[in-house]
Amino acid sequence: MLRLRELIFNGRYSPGERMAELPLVELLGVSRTPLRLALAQLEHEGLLRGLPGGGYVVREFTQGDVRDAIELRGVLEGTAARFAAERGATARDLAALRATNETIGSLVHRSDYESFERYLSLNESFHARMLKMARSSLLVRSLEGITSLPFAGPSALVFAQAELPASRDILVIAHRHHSGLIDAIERRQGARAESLAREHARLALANLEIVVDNRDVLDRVPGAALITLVEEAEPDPAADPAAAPEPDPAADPAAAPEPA
Amino acid sequence: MLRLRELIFNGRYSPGERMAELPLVELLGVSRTPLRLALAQLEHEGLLRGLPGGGYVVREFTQGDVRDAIELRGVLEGTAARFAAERGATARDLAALRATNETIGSLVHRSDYESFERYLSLNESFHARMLKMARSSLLVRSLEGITSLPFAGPSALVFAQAELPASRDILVIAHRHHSGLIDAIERRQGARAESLAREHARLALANLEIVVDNRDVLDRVPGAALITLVEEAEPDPAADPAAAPEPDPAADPAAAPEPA
DNA sequence: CGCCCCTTCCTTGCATGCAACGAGCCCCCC
DNA sequence: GGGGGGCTCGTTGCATGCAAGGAAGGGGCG
Repeated sequence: MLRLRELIFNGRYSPGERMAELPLVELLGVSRTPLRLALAQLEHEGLLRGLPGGGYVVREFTQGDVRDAIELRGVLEGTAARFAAERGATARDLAALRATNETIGSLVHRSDYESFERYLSLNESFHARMLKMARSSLLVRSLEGITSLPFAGPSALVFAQAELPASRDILVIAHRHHSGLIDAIERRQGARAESLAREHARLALANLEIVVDNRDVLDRVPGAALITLVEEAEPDPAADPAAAPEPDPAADPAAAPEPA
Repeated sequence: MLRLRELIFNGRYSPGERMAELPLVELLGVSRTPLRLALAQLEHEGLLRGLPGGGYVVREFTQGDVRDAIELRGVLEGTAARFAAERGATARDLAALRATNETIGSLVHRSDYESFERYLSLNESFHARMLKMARSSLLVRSLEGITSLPFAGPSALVFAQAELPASRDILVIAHRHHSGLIDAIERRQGARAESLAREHARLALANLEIVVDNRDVLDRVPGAALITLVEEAEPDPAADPAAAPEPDPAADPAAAPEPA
């Protein structure tokens, strides 16, 4: 299961490639029954796509998908921040967030690798605690559905900075975002907390740009092999024939006469 | 698979009850292998919860969970509306939305059952088309993760009105929300579209109140058996000992010394 | 020479048998 | 009489055998 995910993340299988069972059986050393279970789970996570006739292929993600995933993470983390603000935070949680962020602040100007690893860990725990403070198990599930994608986690693209210290400013901005989030949650300013968290997630967009412009760095991002750099043809919304086919004519109100 | 979900929705199994495999095998007439697959899928959908030692139990939802699901649906549908506004809508899509909503408007004051069924269908297709207009497959997936819960769909609680015509005003308000959404999307007013969609989803909160106050109606809501009416004890955030246990001491910044 | 049909192999999905883990209970010992 | 240890049964997870569906290739017919 874990090994199978690693296999896909590392680009061992190319997008669109069929994931046949028998080769995986002899590659992973497990039987077909647990393998099928793992494949179904990875399909649910969105890494695989089920074929109509059975079987799975590795799903392909466009650069637009990555941007959407980042925006959606911002939306959901924004909701978490808003919930935390609206529902009230414990003094202990606020203190923990502050302590984490203070340590983060002491790390953003260091450039050794160990400090950066610590930064990643602390950043993860900051976001995890804020999510807990929302006190919504459904929100946790929703966010997991996004962050399970390899490039959508709160720290997935951050380590572009590790390779390119010139853009360390982003870490400074992220640190300030954290401070604003703590303040907004404490003052129960839900709207502010929400928009701050959204903007915070959008920092990953900057990292994405950095990463795609440096192919050597991109190759170190987990799951980068699943992303097609060539953007899919953005259809012109004004004259898009692909949007025309109506799969469900019965639901098309234009074809539905007024009820008797 | 479908039959298994029906079994849970209809309250054939109570929340917390263990879903043993062998009884289900002789009840559904299928073997254990596809049954296990179905159980895993239902766990992913959130209807079942996996036990640490193996096996599954029916998940229990509190009234707060239902409210969270409604709010989250509003958040995600709000994002869909915003995306549709920001990314531009085709004239065809806008016309389809208008046609659907016009028909809806002609139905809200009728009280026969057939009109209500038509209303439900049109409402679903309105929301479905708006979601398509967001042009984000990841958003579709996220929203599916919420609406797969039996009580969280856009029309799940609406039909409380079918039983209680006194509160048909909600349908009038929903119709106006739809009109505002179309207008906002056409004018590319993303923020307005988003907040309108959120408020639109919150109409379900009113339906929820109606439903819980009328137990006989509640029993007709799909999946109602999974909802515990007694609200879980809302812990006082200011003095909550349950939030204290730190599951991951290594990630606790308060215990982490400053890095060397 | 091209197209269609048939056959064959490959792949997936299902059913069943087996082993290992854990819970519950009974018996024995203290 | 109480507690602990061991035994037994029930349950889950895994491996393998079998059947059905589909795709591809080859052969035959038009």
